[in-house]
Amino acid sequence: MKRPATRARSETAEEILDIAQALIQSRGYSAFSYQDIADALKIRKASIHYHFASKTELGMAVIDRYVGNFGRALDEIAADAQRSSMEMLDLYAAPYLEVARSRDKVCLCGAIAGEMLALPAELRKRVDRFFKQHQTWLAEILARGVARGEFTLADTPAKVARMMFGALQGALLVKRTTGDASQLHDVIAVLKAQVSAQVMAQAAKA
Amino acid sequence: MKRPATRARSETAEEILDIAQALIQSRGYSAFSYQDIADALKIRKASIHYHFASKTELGMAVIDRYVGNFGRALDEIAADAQRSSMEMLDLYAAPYLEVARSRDKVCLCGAIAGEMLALPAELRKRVDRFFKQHQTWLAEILARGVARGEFTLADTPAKVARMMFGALQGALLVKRTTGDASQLHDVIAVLKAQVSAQVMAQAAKA
DNA sequence: GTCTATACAAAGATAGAC
DNA sequence: GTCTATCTTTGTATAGAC
Repeated sequence: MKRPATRARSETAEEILDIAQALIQSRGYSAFSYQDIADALKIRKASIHYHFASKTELGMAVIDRYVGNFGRALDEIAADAQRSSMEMLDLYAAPYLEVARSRDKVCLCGAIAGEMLALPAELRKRVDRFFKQHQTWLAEILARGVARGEFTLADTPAKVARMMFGALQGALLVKRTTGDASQLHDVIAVLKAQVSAQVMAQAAKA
Repeated sequence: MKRPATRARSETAEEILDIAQALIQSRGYSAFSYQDIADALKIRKASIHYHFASKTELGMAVIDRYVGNFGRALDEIAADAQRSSMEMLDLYAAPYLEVARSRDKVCLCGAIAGEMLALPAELRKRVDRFFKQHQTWLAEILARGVARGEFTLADTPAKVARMMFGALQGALLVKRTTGDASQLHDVIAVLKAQVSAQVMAQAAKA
């Protein structure tokens, strides 16, 4: 599946999206305001309304861009048939490690999911799409790994994918509060070990 | 460890805590207001300030009660040495399933963790304590299971505990957005299968 | 303990000048 | 495209009557 890049936007609009995304990822959707963006960009609140008429509209644009970028990245990872399935999992986990590096961010969709009920329904649909997209992708990679003899799973690929995705999202959440970056590394290590055919065969013998 | 129950509070104060907790779990901390509570309780905003002078104070009281209740529950589960370690895990997972039943709640601390940066520092400390408490408890149960020959782990008990806790928190987050209750059931099933000595031994042979 | 009344700040949003 | 000015609503919080 080839997805088109979102159409060009003015530079200011793009900067607004950048700041809004960073704010949502670190403070949450309800807690960020046009004023925060105005301060960061050194313009007035009213100017932001020129680019994005309402906060909901801005929120949707942020998610759409985020989901689109991720979708393309996932396509790219899976495209190279030469790669081992474990390498694909590593590439998938990389952005989580990257987010975790910046002290207090979580996944954009994880942040929004946390206050879903207080939010416009349009946002919910987009986050839902993101979650399903990732879980489906992971299930496909896991199934591929099993078929190639790389992985041994304790349950169906779909269920293990659900567990893995939740574990990564949850790890970001916990990591932010405790401030301990090893949370992410540990979780990824365990997830990898648990699907690795070799490790499990050895563990079973012990 | 025996923990004392929190000291008695007026009935109204207790109702305020109930409503505040439900609101935080479903809408998030930033998005709930004294007005919401006043409406639900059919009193005026000002009356709530009599019981809890500030929103921060109310928030702390909600968390303290929540963490205290969980702490006592964990102690109780681990206290009965007759129980298998797998039973203990089942008992641990039960409240997550319960939360997931009510449509749109997540763990109170998960909800607060999602908007941590926008919140007073006192709240952060309490959520941090909650996360560490749970991960420590899980690690102890896992170690017990290994010692008794019930469990086979792919990594150290501490690391597997981190993964499990994150997976449960993340599952609640995802479940709320997708509205699909099987998310929780699937994740718990996989987590159990992955530590079960029997299942893994069989998987390794396949 | 609960009420009315009010203060004060911040939010999202719009109108219209430049 | 950005500004000033303004509107409206909502938020947390306090004072003081009952």
